[in-house]
Amino acid sequence: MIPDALINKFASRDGLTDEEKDIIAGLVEHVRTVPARQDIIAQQERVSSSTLLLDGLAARYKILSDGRRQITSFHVPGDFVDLHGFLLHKLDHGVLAISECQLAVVPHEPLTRITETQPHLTRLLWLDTLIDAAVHREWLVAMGQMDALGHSAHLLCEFYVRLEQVGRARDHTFALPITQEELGDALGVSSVHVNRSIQELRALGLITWKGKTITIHDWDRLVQVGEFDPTYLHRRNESR
Amino acid sequence: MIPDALINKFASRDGLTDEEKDIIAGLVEHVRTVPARQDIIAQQERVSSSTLLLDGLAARYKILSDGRRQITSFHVPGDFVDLHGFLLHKLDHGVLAISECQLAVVPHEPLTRITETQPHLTRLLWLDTLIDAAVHREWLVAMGQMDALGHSAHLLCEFYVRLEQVGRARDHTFALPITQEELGDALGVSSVHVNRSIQELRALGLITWKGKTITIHDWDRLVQVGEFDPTYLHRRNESR
DNA sequence: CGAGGTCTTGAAGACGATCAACAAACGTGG
DNA sequence: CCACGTTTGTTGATCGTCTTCAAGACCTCG
Repeated sequence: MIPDALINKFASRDGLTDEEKDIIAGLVEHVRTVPARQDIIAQQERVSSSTLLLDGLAARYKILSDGRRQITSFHVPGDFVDLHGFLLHKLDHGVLAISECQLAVVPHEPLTRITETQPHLTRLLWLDTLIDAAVHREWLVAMGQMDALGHSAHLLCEFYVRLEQVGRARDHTFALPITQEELGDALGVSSVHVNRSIQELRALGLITWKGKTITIHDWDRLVQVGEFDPTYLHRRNESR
Repeated sequence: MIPDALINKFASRDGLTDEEKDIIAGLVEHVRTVPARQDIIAQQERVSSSTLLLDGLAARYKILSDGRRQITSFHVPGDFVDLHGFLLHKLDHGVLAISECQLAVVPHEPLTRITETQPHLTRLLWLDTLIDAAVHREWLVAMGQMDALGHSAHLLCEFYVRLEQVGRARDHTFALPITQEELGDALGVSSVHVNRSIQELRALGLITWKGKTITIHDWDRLVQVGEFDPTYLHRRNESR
């Protein structure tokens, strides 16, 4: 099981030697499948391996005492859903399979070995978690300063760019197997209000969303409504 | 100039050898002072050194096209305000001195050298950025699911724990040289509404806030109002 | 084809924004 | 050390976005 999406993503941020590619491919201990709507990792769980998403859509979430849920990030193929667990040891959140997920299990021992012997690869793994944090910051901005319409537009732009980066989107069309309820938990608004925002995006002629398929009809205006600037995804290829 | 707060913070998360402490102390190239309300790093700036806060209060922020500002994190002495710049190269935000700040400049070359020769220290630096991201996630939860009262309470709890960790708070009292305007930009609400939330915390007898000094009178209830669980700050000492 | 989940719509109400005016605190220069 | 101007904090009133509750339509999958 070769984690292509991850290798390509890393290679797009910096060069990767064949040896490094082999090392990454060799990290995968085994593959497991988690059905939709089921926990990949439970909240507060101690972890001794990290999880690479090979296929499907996953989300990190946190539940408050009154049952309210906040989704703090989404993950697409090629993303580690819990690489931070390598050093934190205990996650401060749960991880959920939004659709059925194929997951590669990467034990922490070989990751430690990489930090001992592969400084460049270490920096690329570190970088991956830094981009994760950059996405969190962008969500904070959207959550704090934008209304539901803009925030929705922003999230759709982000989904498109990230999915396109790993070959899961093209021609401004992609599959997003998510409910409006889940979207609301990510945007911090009720599902009813998500519904109204999506309708408005439709009415403005910016998107169609039928079943699990989204098509963006007017990328420029969607970017404008969502004030989307992809700089925070740090896609530039640079020596790291 | 020995960056005590950083060394102590790292040591509290895992053991540090004397050699490692020396290496950290040796990272500081020079110290600079930035007056209150001035940029430490401008938005979109390319960076070739990272900045360690020795004294003062700093914040990361992002400005939207219409001038609205979102503060995405606060930094207390012992925090790197932009360690992520080491691998990202270009920050996706600006950094502001809230009060006058003493800053240690840490060039990126010695950091690269650490990643080549000091795997354990590398992991501790990485860990620092991971905790940063954990704080972002917690803010997302507070922003998305709590009202202004709870969110304010949460932030005050976080400030207390983080300041206490570096010896800048004790007996439930600490200095917070910040305006309600700035607080509003962090909480994602207007300064008027921050004012009303603070007043309510006062009326509930949970805090006093006079000038720049905050005293928490009822820690347990403040924790409850803010649903504050410090797990996300990962203060446990563990082998990393 | 039926059942449960998801989407959609309407109506009432809460939380927070905005605008505006004034009070208090701060700092700067005289 | 005081006077004065500016920034910050406080309060009230009105308005808008989003929530909640509820009911019905649609759709997907066994």
